[in-house]
Amino acid sequence: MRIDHFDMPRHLRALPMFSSLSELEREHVARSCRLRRLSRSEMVFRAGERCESFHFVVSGQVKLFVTSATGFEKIIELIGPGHSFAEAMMFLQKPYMLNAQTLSDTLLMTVSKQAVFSEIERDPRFSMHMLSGISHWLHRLLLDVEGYTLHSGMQRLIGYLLRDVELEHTGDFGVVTVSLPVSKATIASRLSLTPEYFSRVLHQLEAEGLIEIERREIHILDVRRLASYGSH
Amino acid sequence: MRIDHFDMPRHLRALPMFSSLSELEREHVARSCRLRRLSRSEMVFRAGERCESFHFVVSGQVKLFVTSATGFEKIIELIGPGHSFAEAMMFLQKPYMLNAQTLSDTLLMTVSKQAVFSEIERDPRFSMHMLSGISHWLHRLLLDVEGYTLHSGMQRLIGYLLRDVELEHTGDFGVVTVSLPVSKATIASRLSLTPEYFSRVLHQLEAEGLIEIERREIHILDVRRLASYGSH
DNA sequence: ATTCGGATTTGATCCAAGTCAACCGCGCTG
DNA sequence: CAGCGCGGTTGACTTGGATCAAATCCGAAT
Repeated sequence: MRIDHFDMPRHLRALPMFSSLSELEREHVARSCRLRRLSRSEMVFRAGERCESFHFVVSGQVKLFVTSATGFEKIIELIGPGHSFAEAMMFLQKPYMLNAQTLSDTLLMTVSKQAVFSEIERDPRFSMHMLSGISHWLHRLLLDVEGYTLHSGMQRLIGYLLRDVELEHTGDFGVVTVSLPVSKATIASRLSLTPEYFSRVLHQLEAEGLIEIERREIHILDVRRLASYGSH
Repeated sequence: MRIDHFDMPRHLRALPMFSSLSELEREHVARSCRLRRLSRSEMVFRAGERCESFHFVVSGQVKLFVTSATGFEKIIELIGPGHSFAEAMMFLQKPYMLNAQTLSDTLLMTVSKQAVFSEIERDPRFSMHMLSGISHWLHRLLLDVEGYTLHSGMQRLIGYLLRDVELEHTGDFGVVTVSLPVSKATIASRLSLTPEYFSRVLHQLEAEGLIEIERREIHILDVRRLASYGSH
């Protein structure tokens, strides 16, 4: 446990948000942080609870999701190692409006609202990082809205497969492999598709010779052709 | 023109973002502001352009929208008097990813990125207001994603009609009137419905005796019943 | 008033995606 | 090694909402 505490400043440095701070300042912030070991399927927070901190995934996976009145669950975002979430919630004077739950055993760092606010008070560069971080969230959400309203299910799936693939790599003919970090049903919810439809669309791409499906590894056989396939 | 410049600090005070500043500070910020008179259908900015400022509607209406490859237009948000937009764009080191266009003659105040950044440098309270403002945008966008994925077109329309209606007012049996600030087709796009389907759904509500349609005035005959109608 | 053009409504038809239900395949465990 | 049980696939059918095509309506300009 002591060694965990010792490691916190190092983990903090991995976040752009805290990157501009000095070692000493990070040591200070680290004192307001808590490291949590969560096992699979534990709730990090629930909609309706008061927000007193934001979080940062050291290892593992967390899903952010909302539920409808009828119990249907929609995943807003999947958070993997090195990424933080719920920063914006600290600045809304409202309770959480979504749920966060681990998808696997997860090491989570929790930074208190208190520490963030006092860092804002003291360091404009920190404010800028925070503004930039939240703006990136806004950007992602805007892309999602665009996807849901302008693109078909097929296009959203292709977009997901290609999200990390640099178009530069298209030159070489090497097969790019994407490994899904979570179950297909989970990805489907993230993309707002039913698991059934997700499966159908994925296999349609395989039938077209664009990808190969091997458990959770998706081999993209022709990046360029896949990218253009969505636009008819 | 001179009188316009004189009024700028007064307009600035109307924004929560600048409310904590002193008169003198507002005078200073006002010097980095520009007042623009735009006529109907003028572009404020286009996707792809560099972002050098954010904007604030004094009077008129502005639509934020994205367009698909096939030219289809989806309205992300409608901005009315007293509201600002594109704050978050200043903190992304990316060009605009959406378009802004006036829907009527509009008086627009433009605040330079420069002024915002130097105010952040000097005043943590300003940073907090900025963070809060952007977080509210995030919140709104999250509600939209929720709407698009969890609610039907009917539910989204009802949600729109009731967005400003306090549930408290439900006690009295007075008719609440909502006046649409723009054309029905525009609202339809905002809600991600076709104009045709929007019309059908609206008239279905009228047939159920829940509302009355009179041009752009929608009279809500029974707020409570309308609110519950969406949930079957 | 009369005409024009945009905004809205209505009708008929189509389709992407959801629903319901059965089935498969595999890793795990008793 | 039989039997779960979960994740994934497949088939058959349904449906919310889109599309295409005509009417209307209605304010503004002649």
